[in-house]
Amino acid sequence: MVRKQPTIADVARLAGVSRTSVSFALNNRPGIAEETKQRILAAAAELGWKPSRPARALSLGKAGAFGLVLTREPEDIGADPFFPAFIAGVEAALGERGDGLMVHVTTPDREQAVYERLAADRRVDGVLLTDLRHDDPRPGLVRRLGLPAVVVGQSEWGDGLTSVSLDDRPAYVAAVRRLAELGHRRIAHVEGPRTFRHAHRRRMAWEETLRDLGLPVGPVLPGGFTAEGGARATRELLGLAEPPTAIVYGNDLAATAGLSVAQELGVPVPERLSVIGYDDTPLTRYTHPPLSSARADARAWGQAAARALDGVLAGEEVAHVVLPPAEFVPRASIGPAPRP
Amino acid sequence: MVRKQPTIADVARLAGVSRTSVSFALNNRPGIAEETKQRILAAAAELGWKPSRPARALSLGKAGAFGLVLTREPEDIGADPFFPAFIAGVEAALGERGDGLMVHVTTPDREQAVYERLAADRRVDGVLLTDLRHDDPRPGLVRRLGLPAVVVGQSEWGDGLTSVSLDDRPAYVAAVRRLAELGHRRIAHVEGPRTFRHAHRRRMAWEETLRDLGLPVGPVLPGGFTAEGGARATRELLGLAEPPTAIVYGNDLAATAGLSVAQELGVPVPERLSVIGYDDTPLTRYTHPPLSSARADARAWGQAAARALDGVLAGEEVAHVVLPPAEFVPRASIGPAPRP
DNA sequence: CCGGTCGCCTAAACCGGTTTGAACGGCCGT
DNA sequence: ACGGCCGTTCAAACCGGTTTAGGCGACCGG
Repeated sequence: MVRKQPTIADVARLAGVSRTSVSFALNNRPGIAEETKQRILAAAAELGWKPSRPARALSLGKAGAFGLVLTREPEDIGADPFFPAFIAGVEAALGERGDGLMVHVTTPDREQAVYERLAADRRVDGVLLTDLRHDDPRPGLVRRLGLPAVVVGQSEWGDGLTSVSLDDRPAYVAAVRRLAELGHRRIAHVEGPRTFRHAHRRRMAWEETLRDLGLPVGPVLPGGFTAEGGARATRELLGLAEPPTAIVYGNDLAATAGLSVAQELGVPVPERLSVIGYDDTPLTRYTHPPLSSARADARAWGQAAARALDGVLAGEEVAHVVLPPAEFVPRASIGPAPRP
Repeated sequence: MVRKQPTIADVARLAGVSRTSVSFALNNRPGIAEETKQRILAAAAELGWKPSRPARALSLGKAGAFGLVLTREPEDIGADPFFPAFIAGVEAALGERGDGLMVHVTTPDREQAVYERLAADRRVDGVLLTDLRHDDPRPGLVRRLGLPAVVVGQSEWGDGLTSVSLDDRPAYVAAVRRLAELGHRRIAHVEGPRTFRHAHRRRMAWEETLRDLGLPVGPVLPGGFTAEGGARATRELLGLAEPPTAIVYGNDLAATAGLSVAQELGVPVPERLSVIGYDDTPLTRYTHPPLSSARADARAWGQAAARALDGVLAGEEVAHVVLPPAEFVPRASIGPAPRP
């Protein structure tokens, strides 16, 4: 069943050299005659030999893998297209070198233990920190644990850790400005979980833009980045004496649910209500009407994060990496403000 | 930055014993006096020592990790709530023992190379095979590679590999039967990618149930498990001279898009069209109208799959594992067939 | 009193790589 | 002819665990 892989000794024997030479040839280091090197590589190819990662890891003191811990509830992660694309990006950066990614899904109460184990296990060389929260214990934790890390988010979140950021605010600013242009004056926000820094950031972008425009800061309701939260918040907003004429949601999931609630209540979109989401999920183009949203390149984010962590591990002083910001994607879910 | 972890030698020194004893104490094997054992464990705790996984892996010849390769396009995976929940389940089974999961996201053309590397690397002890296709090369490949594996899907897909299955057909059978009860006679299907075995299986469940009921086997269109495909198929179906009065989709994403198209075309749901999805995504309860769907416990599936792979690795003759089937979840998107 | 058994513990080998230090032979210049 | 240097190669040590084989003293039965 489990076929025995050849070892470096087998290759050495076949090529008629020492294990040292095989190692040198493989990692092409100087001091091996070209002819010998070819013979060794041929032998390795013939046996189908590739070095054992655990052995290599032990010897080098490097695991050759990064860790990613997802602390959301599984059903919330499921609806979020961010992680698969992000992971694909990480993979793209790591795969070239044959390195890998260990993914852990956990709950908030066990989060710390997971990082501690990751550090003690020495199975990963570093971790990528996503979804930073206010007073997030993780920057301090990884520092205490001596676990190299990169923060996926704004630099000020990381307590001195290198960060890889992709600004989501410009998309919100553009969205709110566009709504203002269209004549909206009562623009509400359905925010994500307060604990998340990016959710707070999105809210602030909305709020500040309204201030800049001299518009009233409309009502804010929690949506929790979930369909249920988005639906509930929308119901509440539309039940107000003076309901908003536009709602900016923290993500597409909440916005899509909001869209349905509006329809259910007989509020036509965009005639009486404009709706904007965030994430540009595959569904947005196919809701009714198509949902305005914001697009960020999660794959590029993952790739950049992995590269940054590489740099940190190489001991370089890695500057904070800033990626092109998220882009507002207007669609038919927004329109001119209704006449009073 | 990277703090040096203590090694077994440090613990041995502090406890005043040999490394052997430390190892024995930790893996609580007989032959260590209780008092000594406690002293060793205390020393280990004091130093915060946990064995290095790479060292352990090398020594034991076991990596202590499983591999999961996702071969879908990232944007397709993103919309699928299956994987996060599945991974959470795997994690639940593995976490107890401190084992981990290596996740790789790849494209079909590189898939084989990824498995080959996984096998050659010896960084995982086995793999979980999901999304099996017709003539899937992977069962043969892992066998050839000597890579232990478990198939997540029906047993007949695995070419003799142990499988962990969760039958999705009962949900389709129940859905179609319910539609028939409601008077529908023209029931269409928007299927997933033909290459996927589970997509084919769903289609067959729909088809066979119609036959059993003596109903005409309605039109089938490809939906590709995507929003775009679902929208296009729906548009086409509703444009037929005799459009179906009900559509059963391969998944929720396609169904949700279909729902929107129907509305856009002025076809009221469920009055003139009943719609059913699959997956029970968080959004289904909050579409307009709420989408009938089918629920499968992906988390339990992941947990069972990990346990089964454990068994295979332990050399047990693991029987095929059969989980409770998916359940039809009726919601307001279905209703009585319209009168002619 | 002696050989055997048992409980407890350890030295040394091993897993499969990488790396250090030194050996070896050929070639050079003097 | 000799010393030094270079290019090539390898033996041995090392990474941090686990495991085997055996040592040692206490206890036991005959």
